[in-house]
Formats: sequence, structure tokens, C-alpha cells
Amino acid sequence: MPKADIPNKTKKTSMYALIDGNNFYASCERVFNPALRDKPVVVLSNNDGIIVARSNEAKALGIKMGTPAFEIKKLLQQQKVFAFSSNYALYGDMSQRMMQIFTEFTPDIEIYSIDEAFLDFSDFKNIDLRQTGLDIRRRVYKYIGIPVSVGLAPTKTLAKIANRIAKKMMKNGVALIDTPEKIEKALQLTPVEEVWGIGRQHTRFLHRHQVKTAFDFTRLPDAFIRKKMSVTGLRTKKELLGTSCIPMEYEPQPRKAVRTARTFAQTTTDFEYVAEAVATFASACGEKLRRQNSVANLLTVFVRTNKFAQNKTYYANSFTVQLSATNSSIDLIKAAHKALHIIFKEGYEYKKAGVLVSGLRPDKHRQLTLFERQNYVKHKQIMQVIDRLNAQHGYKLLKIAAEGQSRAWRLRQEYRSKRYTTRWDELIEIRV
DNA sequence: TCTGGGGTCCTAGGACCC
DNA sequence: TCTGGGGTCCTAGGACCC
Repeated sequence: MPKADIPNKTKKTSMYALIDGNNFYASCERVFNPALRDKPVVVLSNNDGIIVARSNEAKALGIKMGTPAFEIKKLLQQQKVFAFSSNYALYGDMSQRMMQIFTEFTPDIEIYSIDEAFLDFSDFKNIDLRQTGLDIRRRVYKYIGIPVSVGLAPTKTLAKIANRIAKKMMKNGVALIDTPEKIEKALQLTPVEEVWGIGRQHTRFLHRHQVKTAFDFTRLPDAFIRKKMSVTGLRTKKELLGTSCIPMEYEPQPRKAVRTARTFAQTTTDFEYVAEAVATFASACGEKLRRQNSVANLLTVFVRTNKFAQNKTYYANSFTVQLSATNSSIDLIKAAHKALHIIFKEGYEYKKAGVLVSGLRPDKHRQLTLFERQNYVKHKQIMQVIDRLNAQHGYKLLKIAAEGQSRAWRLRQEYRSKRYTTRWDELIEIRV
């Protein structure tokens, strides 16, 4: 019998929860610093560049996501806003603890990002879902100190919407959408640009067609959506109408590409400087590849000058070289330097550079030619030694010479809090 | 002075093959 | 002179996500 003929009644009704930490990074900072309670808090991106997280108090001051920090420096001082550099060691660790608590409610969990997870409650009959949401919330707050919001609905896209409603309109932080009537009400309450999968470009287009809410969007004909927004747009419509099209992904999929890139704290015209940075990025890509047991077939290097600088010609370029399926930092650095030589032009003030490796395959499927074998084995052994020593004795104890010593282009992090949960020497201190 | 970083998926079009 | 038709693979560019 063809699949399409399977009778409908065997289809189970789905129910997903989307849980995420409110203002996650800002909340993490608060856990270890009670003085921040009820105060405006913002967290800055790498290089202290832009705002990436705000507490509710900071939002109330009109501070927007993505604003360059220098633009609102005055406001931050005047309003006594507490600003922090990103502290990913802390946020990553807090994230793991939070996810651990989620798994106590169901093993069917998909970790979607550092601060959010989908939980599949489809198979749960006769449980009070709203109460479960409240329990999750209470337990996370008790053990981790992070406030979370819980949205429950029959599809992932609707769970996202429920989560937004929980955050914006529900005092208890939980919203359950479980009937056609509630679905329609929720769609009418949701501006179309807030729908998961509808971004800036499509929003502009939809607004031109008088589509303002998620509800309006679901009234558009399938063919129109298919033509203008491809199959992904159509999938979004179905999800909004309650048909689940986006399945859970329980196992993290191996990456298909890996990238390391940085904006320099200062611009540079010096080839050696950029070469050193690019070598370090290539090496970092190698580490990421080895961690997931992949090898890469392609390596791209890109550089660019400051795209915001007036009165200066903007230059951006990239070059891709073929690799012979490797994850050796030595190979990657060589390839990266080869590519950099091709795109580096004297006289420009470079502001950013990066390395992307793609065409990833599992390491074990690697085909070796007779001549490659010797190098391959040798490199593999060297990399294993480097990775092991760095893991045991501290990061970057060992590195390839091309990565350089100066590191002058490294990150600026003027306001980083302590790594309370991952460093013995940075444990929280309590005075009695 | 100062504007992040790291991913995914889809489509169209070209190269190439039989 | 007329210049097939179908398939696969790859890549660049665009859109989206957190």
C-alpha cells in the first residue's frame, strides 16, 4: 500500500514544547551577581562590538538588539547599564545544566540552540501539559536560577509562537495552544515578521501584499507562497495550520561546513599579520573537524576591509582551494596561506578575515592514495598529540609556528565576567 | 577609535554525460 | 539547414536561524 493511503486515524496528534531562557546571556550574568537584579544588563558580542542580549530593564530603555556598543556608550553610562563582554564558557556551561533538567521531563529532546530546546510530548496521554510547563519552569529556576518560558503546541512553528505569547502575555510564563480556536487566536496575535522562518526580506514582500499577521499569511494561496517563498514557505504555512512538517532531531547532525572568522580590533595592512590570523583560524577549523571526526575537501579564505569606513575603497575577496580530504592543521594552514597569497592586495586596511572548510566527510570513509598514506598517518599522530596535550594542560599550550606569538589581532573583551562554573580559580567568592 | 560569529537550506544555472 | 532530451553534480547567491 502506498504511503499516502495510510488511514488518517493512525496519525498521532503531535505536541511540542519550546522552552528557552529569557534574555539568556543577561540572565546568566545575573545568577552570579545579585547586584544586577532589577537592573538593566546588556551583553556584548565578540570584540565588544554590538549588543547581543538585554535584560527586560535594558529593553525598556529602548536598547535594541544588534546596536553597535559605541553608538550607545553614553546612554549606557547615563542609565547605569551593566555591560558585559560575551562569556561563552559560562553561558555554554549554564546551557548544559539547563538542558539536563529538561531531560528529566522527557528523553525526547532536541537542543536547538544554546538557550532553547524542543521537547516532544506527543506520546504523553493524560498529563496536564500546562502544569508540566509550570513544573519545568519552577525546577529550572530553583536549580539554575534562569527564568525560562514554555510554549506548547502541535507543531514546532506553533510552539515558537506559543513561547512568544508565554513571554509577552502570560504572567506564569507558560502558554498552551491545543485547540483550533486557540490556534486561530494565536495567529491573529502574531505579527507575520515574528513567525519562525519568515525573515526581513519576506516580511517586506508580505507587507506590500497587506499581509500583517500570521493569520493573514495562512490565507494566502499555496501556489503563491510556493512561487514566492519556495517549499520552505509552504511548510511554514502548513505548520501554522497545525500540520507538523518539521520533525524532531534528537541526535546532533555532523556539521557540513565549519567556519572561523574574526573582526580585528585594529585594521592592518601587514601581510604577515593577516597570515598569522588566517593560520590560527585554519588551525581552529582543524580542531573542530577533528572533534567531530570529519575531513574537509575544500578550504575558503576570505578577507575584507572595513565596510563602514567612508572615503576608503572597500575590498572584499575570497578564494577556495581543493584539499585532499584532511583535518590536519598543518595541511589546512598551508592551503589557507596559498589562498591568502592570491587574494591579499597590498595597500588595503584589512578589518576581518576568516577560514571556511566545507565538503566535509566522515574521517573513516577517507580514500588514500599510496603516496598520501605516509603523510596522513604522520599528521594524524601529530594532531592527536597536540589535541591531547592542549586538553590536559591548557588550551594552545602547543600550536603550529605559523599561528604566531603576537596575537595582537585577538579579541577585545574588556568587560568579561568570571568563568564561575568552569574555572577553579574563578569560583564565586562569598564573604561572611 | 569603536559596527559579531557560526550555521542551514533552497534554487537556478552551468558543466558534463549518455 | 534542422541542433534532442534527460539526468546528475556542482556552485553561487539568496534567504533564513540563533
